[in-house]
Amino acid sequence: MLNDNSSDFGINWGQYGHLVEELTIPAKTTLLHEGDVSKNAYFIKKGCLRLWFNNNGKDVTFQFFFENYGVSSIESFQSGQPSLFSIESIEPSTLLVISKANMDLIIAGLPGYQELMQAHILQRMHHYAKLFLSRIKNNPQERYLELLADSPHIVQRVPQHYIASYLGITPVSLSRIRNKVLVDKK
Amino acid sequence: MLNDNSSDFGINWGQYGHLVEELTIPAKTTLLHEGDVSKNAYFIKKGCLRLWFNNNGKDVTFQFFFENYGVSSIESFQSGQPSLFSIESIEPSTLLVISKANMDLIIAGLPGYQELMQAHILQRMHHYAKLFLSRIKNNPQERYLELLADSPHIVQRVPQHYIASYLGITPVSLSRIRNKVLVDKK
DNA sequence: GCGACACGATAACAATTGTTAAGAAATTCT
DNA sequence: AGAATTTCTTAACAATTGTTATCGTGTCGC
Repeated sequence: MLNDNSSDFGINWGQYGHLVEELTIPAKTTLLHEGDVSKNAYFIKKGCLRLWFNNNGKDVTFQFFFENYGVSSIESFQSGQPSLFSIESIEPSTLLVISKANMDLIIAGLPGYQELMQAHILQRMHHYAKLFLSRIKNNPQERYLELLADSPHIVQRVPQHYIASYLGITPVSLSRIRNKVLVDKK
Repeated sequence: MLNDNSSDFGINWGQYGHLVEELTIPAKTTLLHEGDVSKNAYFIKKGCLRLWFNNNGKDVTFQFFFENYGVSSIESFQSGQPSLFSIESIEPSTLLVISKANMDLIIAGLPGYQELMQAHILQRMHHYAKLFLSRIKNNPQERYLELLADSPHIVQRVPQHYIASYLGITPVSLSRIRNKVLVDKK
């Protein structure tokens, strides 16, 4: 639970702080299983999460989230449909949790919340578009270098096999690319 | 120019029919050059168009349009920013053309037009999401078979090298895949 | 009809990436 | 600290895809 002055979600919770729970989890904890209906939205105080889906037995990671980001299967959360992906912690993490019911209360009473959700959705769409263009325009090595340039924190904090999955290649191939990039630099 | 009873854009033009021009073009005609600002929106009465962009000298086709579809670089058309892609005819085509100025007139006066534009944008976004997931989940052969199953008309009407570009492979590779699929069937 | 051009198949070779396996290095847990 | 687990690298080989080039067919415009 949070005190009334909390502004941890990027907004002032005011009288709604008591509707938000704090949750601490170890690494590799699944917050939402693919196929289940999302009942909570999360905000990362400390740690790191990933979104992934099962593709014929293969783990495909397609987005990472770090501190001060809101994370949810927004489509499932809002529509009650089964989620198309899982949400899992990469590091031990401290999260804020809001249930659907409490979220509805907040949306009804807190000005500016609707806009925050809109922005959240647009952000997700923009991410999809970028991923698609990156796959079309760049080969795996170029995608890796782009990630390194645009999001060095991801490469530093996230285990390599998740990165490989994100880039659409195997961990072995990523290791080779990293080695090649190193050699080329010398 | 159209008579007042035209409903060629999926709506009744009513008094606005005179704002729409008809245009007939041969194959391989560029309607909008990548980098230019889009001044017109098009509707296909007969024929077939493609959207493509230049990626380091390579022609990347990412969407096809046929009869009864509206086509535009909607972002450029609405914002006045340079278009990120070109629009080009594949077959000789007959189009309806609306200028930005006339479009604004229509939007101001015709109820339901705003919604039509919204739907147009959502359609484009949905297409992007599908393309991205297809690249992640399927290899080139699977993507080809999926296209064959979902959109056989595209495979039938569009020259193979555009399809190859759309699938993210070379024409040579597509030819091999087609041959392999044929052999496997026997 | 004829020449120019576009289109598609195929071959040979190169380059990239996947697969499998083994072992080293780092991290986590007790 | 020591064991167990995870993570990363490397190697050898297979499979896929790209590159380049050639050839045959068809189609379009004049």
